[in-house]
Amino acid sequence: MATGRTHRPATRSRGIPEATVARLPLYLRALTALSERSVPTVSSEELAAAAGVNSAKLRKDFSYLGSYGTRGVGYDVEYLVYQISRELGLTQDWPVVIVGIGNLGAALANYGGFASRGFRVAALIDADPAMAGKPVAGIAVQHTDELEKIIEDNGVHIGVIATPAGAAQQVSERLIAAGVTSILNFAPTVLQVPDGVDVRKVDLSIELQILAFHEQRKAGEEATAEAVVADAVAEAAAKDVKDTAAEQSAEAKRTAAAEAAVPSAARAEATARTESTDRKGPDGDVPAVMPA
Amino acid sequence: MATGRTHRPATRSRGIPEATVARLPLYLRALTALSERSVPTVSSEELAAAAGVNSAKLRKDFSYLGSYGTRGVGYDVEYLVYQISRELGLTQDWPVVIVGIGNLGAALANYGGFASRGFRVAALIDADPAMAGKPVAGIAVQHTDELEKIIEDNGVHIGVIATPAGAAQQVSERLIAAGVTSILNFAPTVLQVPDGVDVRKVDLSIELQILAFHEQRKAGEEATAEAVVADAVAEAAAKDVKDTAAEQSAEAKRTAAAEAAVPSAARAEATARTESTDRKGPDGDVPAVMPA
DNA sequence: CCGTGTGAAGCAATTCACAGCG
DNA sequence: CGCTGTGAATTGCTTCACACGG
Repeated sequence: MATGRTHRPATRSRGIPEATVARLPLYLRALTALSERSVPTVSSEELAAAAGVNSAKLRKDFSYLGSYGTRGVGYDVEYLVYQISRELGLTQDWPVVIVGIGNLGAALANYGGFASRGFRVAALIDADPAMAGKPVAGIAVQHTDELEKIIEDNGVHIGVIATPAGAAQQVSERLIAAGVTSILNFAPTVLQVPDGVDVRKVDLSIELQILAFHEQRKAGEEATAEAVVADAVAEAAAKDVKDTAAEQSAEAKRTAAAEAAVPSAARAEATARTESTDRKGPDGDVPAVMPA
Repeated sequence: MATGRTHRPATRSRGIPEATVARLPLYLRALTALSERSVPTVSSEELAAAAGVNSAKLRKDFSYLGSYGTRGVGYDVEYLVYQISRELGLTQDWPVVIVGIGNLGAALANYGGFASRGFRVAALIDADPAMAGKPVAGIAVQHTDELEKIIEDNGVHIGVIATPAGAAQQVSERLIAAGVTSILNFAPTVLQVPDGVDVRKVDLSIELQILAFHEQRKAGEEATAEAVVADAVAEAAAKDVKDTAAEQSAEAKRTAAAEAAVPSAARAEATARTESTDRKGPDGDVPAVMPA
């Protein structure tokens, strides 16, 4: 999942839990699909199945919004669509800017899911002068120099950052200074922002890493004796390295660990892996995009 | 954040909390940056700041992996990089396939962050015959017909779905049947998968909707009297509609709510919004991509 | 009688605060 | 003395189970 940042601690009485807020768009999507099929009502059970959650959770979530269902019947689809849209603030128009029009930025600009939810791409911004004026998704790309003016003229409060990691912090500062208070960050960096500014981040490689973790577990369950042994050796070697940490240079240590950890046949591959991890370019994992 | 699906309930003793797993890649990124700057050690305080979390949480997280720090000193950067990489399973090579080579799929194929973390794009797959053979990010796109063969020949366990929503479920079934057990889903649909298969989803428009929710709250705080009144009216109108729900058609109801909700000046805009929400195309929010 | 709405119980994650070790 | 590692306290989320109302 993309990850988020906690907001203020539920300002007052009508505080909807963050976890619930994160699921509302899911319900909305399921409801919209039902609405298109002209389904008049749904039970919590049905809707929950469509949204991929369990029904108790769904009912609890809706209870924070109010009593919008009918006992013995279920929920009125159209009515719920309206209520959730309103709660999410989708009954108004949100102009957004996308900064960094590389592969990813362009994909985002072309993404139909924004427009259909009340998000209007007000401008595309890139630091590359060669990009300026080029149309992407039917909108002419503008140069970073115009950033402040664009934000202010369009009353933009939400910005999307799809620049390389190195540019992201600076871009966020300019966005915020110009009036943006919510940022969706695709650059693989932690943004430092003042209080009152919300940042949500989406990091593609983080999601894959989490999957790899679970995948590894699965593999471990049907582990061959060999693999188990290899792992035990690695563990032991690792401990060893740690124990002597004080006397060795960091570099030597890591190498020693990698070498000791992987016996015979597996060695070549594991070593290669370790090296390529090290070789990663500076701030290298950029989702795409423009030269800062 | 992108959202995930819970896994099995911590199979045995060494169960690392899911929340911790989700942060490990973050720590790894911060540590890699330090490593590149040849920083030998970090304190939990420093590393936490770099990763954007608080230090108590970080220490607790690391405590699940083992005692890898040195009291009074901090953590050895290289050593921790190695331990976390190993825990995440990044010391091995993970071939992945990307299905759906539209704007988003192409952006993912070009994304440098995968390769640098041990993920190797083994194949790009698209249903459009016209795409077959075309090189994207230096790899020739293959046709969906080849899907099973590709998965099996390359021993792929992780698949990325970047198709339109309508194609996603079917693609996931084929991937799973061929041996994939972890899926990163960019299509705006809930995938139905058997036990033992992990799905993580990234939905761009969901992230924006969550931001919009908070953004709306911020606006509400500096609310003008007018806005507050308008909202109260909307609330009352909504209740009213609900009360008479039984006698009205769903469609009439929603319209009534929208009309009653928004007095005078604000009306035009709000009505427009409601309409456009309704007008959304069927399965319309596709991140990009190939015709199924 | 069926499905919502919700207190209460159960879990999981976060934060606190400090003992213990280098 | 400083910083890690961790029990204990706390907060927040999920799940259970059933009373209540249409």
